[in-house]
Amino acid sequence: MLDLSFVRDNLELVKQKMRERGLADVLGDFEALDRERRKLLGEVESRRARRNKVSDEIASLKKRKQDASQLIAEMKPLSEEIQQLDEQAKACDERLREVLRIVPNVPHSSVPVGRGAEDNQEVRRWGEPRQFDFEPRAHWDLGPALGILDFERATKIAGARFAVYAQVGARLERALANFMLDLHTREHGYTEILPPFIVNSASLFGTGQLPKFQEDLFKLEGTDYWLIPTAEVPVTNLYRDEVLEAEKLPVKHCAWTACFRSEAGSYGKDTRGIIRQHQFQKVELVKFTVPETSYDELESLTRDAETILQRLELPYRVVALCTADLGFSSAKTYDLEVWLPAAREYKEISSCSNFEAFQARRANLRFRRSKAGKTEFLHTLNGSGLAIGRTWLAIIENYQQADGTVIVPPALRPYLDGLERITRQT
RNA sequence: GGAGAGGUGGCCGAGUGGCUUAAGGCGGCGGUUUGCUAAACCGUUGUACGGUCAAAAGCUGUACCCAGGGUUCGAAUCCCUGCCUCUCCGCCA
Repeated sequence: MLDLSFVRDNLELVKQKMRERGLADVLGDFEALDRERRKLLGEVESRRARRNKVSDEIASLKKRKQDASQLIAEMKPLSEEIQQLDEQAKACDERLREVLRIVPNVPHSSVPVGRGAEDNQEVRRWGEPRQFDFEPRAHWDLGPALGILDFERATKIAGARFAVYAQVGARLERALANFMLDLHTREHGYTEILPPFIVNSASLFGTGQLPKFQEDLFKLEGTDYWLIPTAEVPVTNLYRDEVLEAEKLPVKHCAWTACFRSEAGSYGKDTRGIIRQHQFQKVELVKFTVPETSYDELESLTRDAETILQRLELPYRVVALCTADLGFSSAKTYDLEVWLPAAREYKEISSCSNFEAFQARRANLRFRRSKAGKTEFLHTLNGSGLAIGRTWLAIIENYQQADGTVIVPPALRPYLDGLERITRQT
């Protein structure tokens, strides 16, 4: 959420930035609502001031056992007026807040201006896509052939966009989670969190999924509980309504969770394989920082995520999302895209974002520079480190051999009892 | 699921309709005393949204005692609804 007075004082800038996102009208009648709200506030507050004053007079008259009935009679219509004006002011305030709740973050000045995904800018590449002397197969062929991935039974027990991992396939998923968590906790200084996979709507509002993106989520019927679409939600909300001490920042957490997404509106997209599932696992990196370091922290968070791909020796590139492709809450985002040889393309495997104070304002995440100082909103960042299902399939595809077996990347072997090659499971 | 007890400032905790602009304490900040530290003593204390101002400071107004309604000239206080926490019982990995 943007700051009300920031929007008021920088209206043209905000409008321009929204146009760059491709959202010309998102501010609606902000100006008129803001003016109206301030007018009503003034009217209701001056009447309240009068009521408070006269109430004191009534009290002192009564204390002296004098008659206050005339003043009380005078106050009755004033109270009704206050109630009416207050209702108008509240309605106006609510409409203004509704506008603010659906206005996305202002893109950082370094974000490339663009009209769609084609305007995203490649920042760097790492690794050379392997040259195959045979036609590389997609994971949805290799996985079932190896007996480590089963779509048919997943469809039976749940439905489309689910998968069953079997035997060494299941173990590979678990190994990847441990490998990622160990790396980030031991070498990158993140402390591990295992949060609830179910959250309330206040948490989803805090990170920006609600109220606008309800249809992307699974809700538990008859409750205020939702399945998390990413660990970003519970972990960012850990310190909601708290004041952190500046010297403790940055706070860096990593968390492994399952993630659940309804994928409404993506029918027909990535329908084969495990690229786009209703349930997947992810290790998430989350940072809480002071405002002046958040862009440095975005660079290092992105590099922390890249390290996973480098250790697994998977070729990838880093892409800076343009204004049109930027997520709702984000001020700047780098996507990591891993090379998929069967499709011959780079595919998103991580998204690293700086939200500046956008989520902090929604979730009331504050810090204090000194014990006597004022509280300020901190900055939040997060990134996948990495999406485990997509890492799994990237390994299967990039390390496949002509005979259909898969070499295990050396960095992962300690997590699989030294296993060097995935062969057909029986 | 059943029974009960609660929710007050950064924290603890008083407060049964108007001398409460929320007592008192802790903590924080400033000061006095002190060779230093500690102690003692004195003062001070939150958030949000408005107004004033070129702006800041300052001044000023309103709101905030879990949330939302209601009663009343006036609500932390009385009434209703909801949420949350704790204790005990039941069920349960």
